[in-house]
Amino acid sequence: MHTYRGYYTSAMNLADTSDGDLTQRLKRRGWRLSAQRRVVAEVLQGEHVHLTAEDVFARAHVRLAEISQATVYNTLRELVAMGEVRVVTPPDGVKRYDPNVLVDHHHLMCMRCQLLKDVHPDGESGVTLANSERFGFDVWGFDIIFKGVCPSCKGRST
Amino acid sequence: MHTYRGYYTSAMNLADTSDGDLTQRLKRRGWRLSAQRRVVAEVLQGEHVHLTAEDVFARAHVRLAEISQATVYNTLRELVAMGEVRVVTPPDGVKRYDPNVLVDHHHLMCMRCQLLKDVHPDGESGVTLANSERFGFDVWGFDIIFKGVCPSCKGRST
DNA sequence: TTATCTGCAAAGGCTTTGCAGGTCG
DNA sequence: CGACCTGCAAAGCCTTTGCAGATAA
Repeated sequence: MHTYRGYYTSAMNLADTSDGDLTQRLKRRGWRLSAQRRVVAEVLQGEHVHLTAEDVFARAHVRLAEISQATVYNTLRELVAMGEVRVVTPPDGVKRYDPNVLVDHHHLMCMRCQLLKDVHPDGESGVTLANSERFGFDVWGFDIIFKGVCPSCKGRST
Repeated sequence: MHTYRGYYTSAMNLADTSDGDLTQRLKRRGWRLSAQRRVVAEVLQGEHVHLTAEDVFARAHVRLAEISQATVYNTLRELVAMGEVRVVTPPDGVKRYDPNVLVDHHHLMCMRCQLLKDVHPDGESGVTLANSERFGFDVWGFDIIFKGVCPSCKGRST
């Protein structure tokens, strides 16, 4: 297991589901809330699409010029380790960070520009794996990624 | 669009569905079949789990000591560009290569050791996205990744 | 106060690329 | 023969880390 730079233990691994406000939840956990961490949390919450670390840094930097990339990366990694943020990795291998861990959902991605959005598909609850298809695994969930082309990309040539 | 090192045009983008043998299909496409490329294709076909580029290189190197990592990476990228191999990117961001493009299927992954297997879920065909959930995208498909823990990892502590 | 966090810059893992030489068809 | 492919080594991206100074509680 990774050390997550030593700041967290795996005991802190269950997201509190009583409140939709990430910053509040972090405070309630007793997370040391520096200006940098608050800004990262705010940026994540303020978006309806899912951002890369670079995106988060860019937006955070506007609000707090002194923030560093390392801190953004470290903070995101810790939020994921705590279970307060979910990571989605598209085929390009660049991680996106999804702050919405309170409501079950899946994703829709533009295969052209990599835009990633939340969706709530129909029929999703009927998806199961037969025992013969489980190969002895303990299966605890699944993610669906819908693939398509977004409105702005439809017009473009490449 | 990427250039795929210039060897392929986007016109060569549809996988031939008439034969399960990758090497045969490549030959039929008129792909210049060097020893290196043949070995990469063979390694992919011979596995029932999906390998990383590093795995492919290791196995290929056993069969053909002179093969280089660069060639493995380039060959894999080209196979993907041709549509003869599919890429799956787990949360760790390390790409896995799936030679089975002829039969629709989804994946089951061990979240501990990252082992990736093919599966054919029940109810999968009922999954759809309502128009209100499409946000103007043209949606052409979806991937499902089942998450779990494999038999060998169940016994371990970490 | 002091354990924890931050910024910087360097390092690390995976993948791509420039180029000179070799090879398939 | 000639277009295409390979290996090597260097470079590129994204992400992590060591460390000294700063800071929340």
